[in-house]
Amino acid sequence: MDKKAPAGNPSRPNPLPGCPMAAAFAAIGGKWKLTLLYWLAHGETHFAGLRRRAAPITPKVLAEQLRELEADGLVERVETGPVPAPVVYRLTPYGTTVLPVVEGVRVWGEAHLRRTQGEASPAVPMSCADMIA
Amino acid sequence: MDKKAPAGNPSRPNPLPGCPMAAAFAAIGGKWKLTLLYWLAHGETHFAGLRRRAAPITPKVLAEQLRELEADGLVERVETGPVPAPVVYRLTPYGTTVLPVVEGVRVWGEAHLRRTQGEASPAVPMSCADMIA
DNA sequence: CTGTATCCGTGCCGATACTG
DNA sequence: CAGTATCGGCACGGATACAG
Repeated sequence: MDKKAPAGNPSRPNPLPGCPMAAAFAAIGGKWKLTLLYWLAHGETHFAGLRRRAAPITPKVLAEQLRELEADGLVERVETGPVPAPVVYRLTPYGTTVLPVVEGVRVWGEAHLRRTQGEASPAVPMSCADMIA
Repeated sequence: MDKKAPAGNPSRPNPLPGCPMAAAFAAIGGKWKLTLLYWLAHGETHFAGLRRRAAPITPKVLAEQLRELEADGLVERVETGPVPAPVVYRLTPYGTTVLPVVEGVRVWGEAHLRRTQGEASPAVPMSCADMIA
């Protein structure tokens, strides 16, 4: 029974074995993963915290994505309390290595946003803000 | 405004309006888009060239992704000949702005590959190689 | 050579409800 | 609070064949 998978049990299989792009995509290509990593870069949070930040994500999908990120060694799940179990999610040291990528995507996305929508975008309309650790 | 930037006809709608991540993902989040941009960074190619490079992509999907990249102003389609129509695809100036992101993803993907598979990956097994312009 | 048409499988994601 | 269960849908991506 697979309990934890430190970098030997990738959540998603690489469709193109040996291709760096595909490998990266398998790890951080989920719809919400970059956003989750982005918010986790701000500091550890718990489940509900991520739920609030990460827009209209549903608990099921959030749990899935978190478990995949965990399986890829990017995110660490820490149980801080015994009973009410305020679990805390945080980036692993390895997880911090993706932050430049996350930031790169975010910055480019911002520029792209301004390009496509011009000035039509207010500041932080939904949930994603700017800044990064 | 912009001389030839479509930039008003995004191929994929942004599911989270105003979110840079989502915007970026809508533009370059396609399964093959990063790979295509990567190869296009090596120089202009034609349809068949991309087909060969981009692994087992099917013509339909290739055409789709290319049209989306074109709609987002990242890729330019140039017809070089009249009849046999050797069309050439190339990055637009704006398209080159994503190259850092592409490279970042690729580099991280390589590291991730080595992390997950150790030394089990031969050199360029399928189609993706290394290097970039 | 450069695509398009048609059909289809399934992976990804979502809503709601329920449990420790 | 932190998740899991179940169900479903739809879009994304794919295969094959055909056309300009």
